[in-house]
Amino acid sequence: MDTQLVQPKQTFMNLAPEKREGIVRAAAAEFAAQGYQRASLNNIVKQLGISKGSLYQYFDNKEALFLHVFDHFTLQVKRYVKASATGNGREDFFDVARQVLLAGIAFIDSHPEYFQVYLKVLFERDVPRREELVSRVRLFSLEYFGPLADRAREQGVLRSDIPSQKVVFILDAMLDRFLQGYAQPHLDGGLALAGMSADRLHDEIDSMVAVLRTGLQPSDMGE
Amino acid sequence: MDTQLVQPKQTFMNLAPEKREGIVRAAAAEFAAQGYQRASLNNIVKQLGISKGSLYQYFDNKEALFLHVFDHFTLQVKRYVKASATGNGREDFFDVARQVLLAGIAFIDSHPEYFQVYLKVLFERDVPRREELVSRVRLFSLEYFGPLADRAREQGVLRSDIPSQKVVFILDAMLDRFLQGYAQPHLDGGLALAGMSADRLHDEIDSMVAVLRTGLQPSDMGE
DNA sequence: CCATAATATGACCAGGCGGTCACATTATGA
DNA sequence: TCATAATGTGACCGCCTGGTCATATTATGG
Repeated sequence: MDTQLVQPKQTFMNLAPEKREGIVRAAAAEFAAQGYQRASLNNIVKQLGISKGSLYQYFDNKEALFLHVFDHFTLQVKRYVKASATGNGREDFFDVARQVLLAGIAFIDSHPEYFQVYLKVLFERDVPRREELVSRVRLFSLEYFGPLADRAREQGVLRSDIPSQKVVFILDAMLDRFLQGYAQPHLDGGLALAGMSADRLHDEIDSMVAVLRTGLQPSDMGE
Repeated sequence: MDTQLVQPKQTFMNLAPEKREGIVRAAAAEFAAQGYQRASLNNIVKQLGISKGSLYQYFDNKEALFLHVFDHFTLQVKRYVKASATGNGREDFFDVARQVLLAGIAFIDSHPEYFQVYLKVLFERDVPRREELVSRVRLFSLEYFGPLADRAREQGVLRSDIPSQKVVFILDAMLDRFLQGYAQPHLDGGLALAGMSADRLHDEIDSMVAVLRTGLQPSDMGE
């Protein structure tokens, strides 16, 4: 989740920032809608009103363009999650989970196409460097929650009969599924997350986190 | 989840059952590997050693072939889940969840390519009649667990402060994610479900269900 | 045995793809 | 101003796709 996956050509970097943004945005929209293999460079250039030759002056090939889009995605995710952390390192474990969930919602709201790209990468074969892309995101989650869970367990706020690895799995599964349900209505299990008001959404999140807390907290702790 | 999505041509029904099976299997493998749009009929006929013209004597077009494959998928899923139900309707809610999870594992073990097709349908746009296909499977889950949760709630084995809809969402999310992690190792959150022995896998399932139970059960019930 | 129906075949079609390149246009700076 | 470098352009290429169809092969039954 650190270094860039690919370097655009110098020509691209010389472009006006708005134009760069427009290109990344249009490419992201196409990859989000079609997935990697079906995405059409012809569509992208048509949408942008530039020629195909120009696109190839900016990026070596389809793969480089795609990886650049993914780079933007990971950068934005990092930004959102970091912004959600209140930072003093002493927060309640489940409060952090709640914060991350809210950050995820905010991210999807402002960059729905990036989240779609991510979902496509998860379930499509033959995406270039797919394993690497997926691990960048998954590892981020594991490395983020893992130490938090370890510490929480040591401090006795997590049941000792469940390994922290499993705690992280459950947390990760729930968060990921909630976000997927938010982004793809047919995965929301009838909760109708998609069109929900912010207040109702926060209620849903709170009660979801409450269930996790009850299930994962030692039984001698009050709710 | 009841009627067939599509009727193959009579010519296909006249074929020897082994040959029919071979065709469905090869098609499922290709759709699983490539998704609907990228799947190549040329590949399928090459794999089968038959001519493309023949395939078009069996099915009207690519869509009809795909829908027939999906029909087989839903049929098999139904079969597995039904076989897992012990049937007397008086089982513990969470035991049923455990049974369904085990049925899912068994299904993936014997038909990994069908599960991949399902995952592809979930995350691909432009799959023919996609909404309908997805709802067939999702509705099956909701309609299966919904009444069970309602009854369990009435009987006081589920917390009354959580609507059964949310219980079903959580259950569904956990089961689905567990099976996805089993089928796609990068979703297993580091649990390494894929290569796991049956015994260890059952332990994982038991402790997963135990967490759900603790989280969703009324607090005045013992563990 | 042979006429007829059923089935199998693969060359072929139009269309879309990623990628190339000779050329047109614009920017640069002496 | 003008030579040169940088950038923009879209017709074109080879390849693959889903789908067609005239023809070859096989099965059927009188």
